[in-house]
Amino acid sequence: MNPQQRKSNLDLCVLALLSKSDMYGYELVNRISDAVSVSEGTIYPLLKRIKDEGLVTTYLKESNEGPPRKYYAITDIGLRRKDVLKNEFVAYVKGMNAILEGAEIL
Amino acid sequence: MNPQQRKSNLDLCVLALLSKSDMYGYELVNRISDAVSVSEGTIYPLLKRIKDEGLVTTYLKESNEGPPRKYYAITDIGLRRKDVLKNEFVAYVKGMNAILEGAEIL
DNA sequence: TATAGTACCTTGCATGTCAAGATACTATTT
DNA sequence: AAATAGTATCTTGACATGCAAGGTACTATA
Repeated sequence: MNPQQRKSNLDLCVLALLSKSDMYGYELVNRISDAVSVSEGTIYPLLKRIKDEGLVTTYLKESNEGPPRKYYAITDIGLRRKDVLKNEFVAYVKGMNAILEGAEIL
Repeated sequence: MNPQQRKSNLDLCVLALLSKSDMYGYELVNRISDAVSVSEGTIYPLLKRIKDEGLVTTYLKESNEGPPRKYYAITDIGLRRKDVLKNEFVAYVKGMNAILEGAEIL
């Protein structure tokens, strides 16, 4: 996996979660970091970037537990990108498996 | 996956291949890049690093098709590291799957 | 009033990866 | 004989990523 692939995986995480429902940044950080450790300093710039790319839109919503939340909603472009990234991720894992099994079986 | 994780994946590729048989650098580059694109500028420094860490040893062998080849052989420490990295990789993929499936099922 | 939790974001640092180039040997073509 | 292409090693410079840490600000609790 090149650094691009790693970045793509995080993009994929965010887009996959947003394809289920709108979420705000802090929520995305917590959801993703449960599964594949990641920090705020990574996700917030990522969110800004994919918004600039048109993969998501945003809207503000007040909260009674703290400051207003910035919700992210996935766009059609974002949905298509999600599918592409998912295919790339699957291909990457297959490639890794080929090497891991090849090392044991061959 | 953090940058460390990505690095770990390449370490895992190299160690997994070397656990099957000794190989030289150029050969490793070609074998790995068939599955998960990577370049010489990445692998050669990686090989130097894991040698410094004691995960592999090296020996030179002449070739009748070009310059001498530097072969890499995995050590016991390298074999143990390979198992650790493999477990981490499996955990990472499971985490990604949880997010991908969660996004569809929940 | 002070601490802790929620929620946003930016900055600086360390690291990883690649493209490109340098070196050098062998084989093939011109 | 000279030039090209393939094999094989390694280094350098530029760029991107991701994190830790810090900054801001709101709410609730002690």
